[in-house]
Amino acid sequence: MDRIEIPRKAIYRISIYSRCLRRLQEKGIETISSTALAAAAGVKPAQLRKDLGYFGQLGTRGLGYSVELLLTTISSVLGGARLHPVILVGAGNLGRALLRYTGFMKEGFELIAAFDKFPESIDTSRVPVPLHGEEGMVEFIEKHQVRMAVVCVPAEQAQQVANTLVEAGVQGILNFSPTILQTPEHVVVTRVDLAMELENLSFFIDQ
Amino acid sequence: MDRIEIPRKAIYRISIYSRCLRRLQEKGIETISSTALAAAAGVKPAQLRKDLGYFGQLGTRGLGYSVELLLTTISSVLGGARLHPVILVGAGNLGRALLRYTGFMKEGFELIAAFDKFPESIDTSRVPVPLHGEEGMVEFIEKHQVRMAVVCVPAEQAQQVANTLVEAGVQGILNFSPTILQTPEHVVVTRVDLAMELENLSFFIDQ
DNA sequence: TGGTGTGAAGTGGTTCACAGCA
DNA sequence: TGCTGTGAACCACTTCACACCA
Repeated sequence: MDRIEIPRKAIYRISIYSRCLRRLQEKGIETISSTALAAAAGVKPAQLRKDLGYFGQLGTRGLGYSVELLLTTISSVLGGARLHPVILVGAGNLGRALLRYTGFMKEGFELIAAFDKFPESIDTSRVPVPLHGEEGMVEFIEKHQVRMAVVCVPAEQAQQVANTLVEAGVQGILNFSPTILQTPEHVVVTRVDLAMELENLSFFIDQ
Repeated sequence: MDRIEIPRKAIYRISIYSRCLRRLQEKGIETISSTALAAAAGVKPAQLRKDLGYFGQLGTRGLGYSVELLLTTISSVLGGARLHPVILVGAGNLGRALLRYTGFMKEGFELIAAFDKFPESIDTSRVPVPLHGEEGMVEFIEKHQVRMAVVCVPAEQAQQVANTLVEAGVQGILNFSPTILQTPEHVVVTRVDLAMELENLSFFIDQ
């Protein structure tokens, strides 16, 4: 299994390259140098070449990379080929916003359902997927082979929800709750904590 | 200026410790060991001690750390003492969600206004701050000495908005647009790209 | 000549392991 | 004895610099 050998940070950057490449392709550009693409992605050229090097030799010396080849290679490696089903748990303010914010599910992911403790009391206008109560969640996950979930429940409930998800077979959690989730080794958790981002930012600005 | 010597990653973790400590304090716990706090925060004990070591010697050997002392030290270092004014630009789906999602502005930050190109056409129900057109933004930033901004405009407009913000004096940008912002050295940009987080996650799950 | 591919050197952050203090 | 504080070893990732090829 060589996928594990590509460092996590590189994968982040490769997602960025992919986005830049798509834009280039729309503009009809067919070939690009590491210098140019690196500038667009906000990284150093050497780093970009190293990152792309994980896929083998894709570029042409003296010329650059084929936008098309790069894109197909990247998306096949990132698994962009098939559509990953994703569910969202917790349809509060933030959760509903994410549901409505279609842009975020663009490439390769399909948000197929949302779950909440009290689905009746929630304003589902402009929410484009079915909203269920949490009772049926496990069954749903198993039936649809859901492997990824977005968690937007309050902090106190996050761990319990995560446990349920993991037990049902979820292997990746995008956690918006301000909590550290304890999960088994094989489950990958990524936190997005808005307050923390701000706090972090504020430390680095001059006053 | 020794603040620059604390690594960015450590600051992230310290925000987490701070949250854990607050919970401990609520429970009336006065003293905690590095092992226990580290477990709560999801890091290794040695790392926690190293992180806290940036502040000098806070703990008591053989005993642990005082929750209270730790909290006050951390919040004074992170600048939690004063309220940082923050503005948000781009009141689309995601932007409005963030505005309504009050929880995210809890400690130390105050979202004082939002700006959008077309403020008239936007549903401002349950949005708790004034929404202005972008014309008055620069003046507003200068007047209120805003140093941090949350950017939720479409990708194509993000760079231009960032330029305006920086020119007006903003030094930290939390960027939700799927773009790499080019900014001067002294401006700190943090990206939150939801699609990318998912993409990243999907790479690390088994199938 | 221009730009990739890559070993080697450098850097930053993490972990270890143990001295030292309550 | 228990737990902090910290130099030193370790590791992962980044950057350099140059060989190599279209």
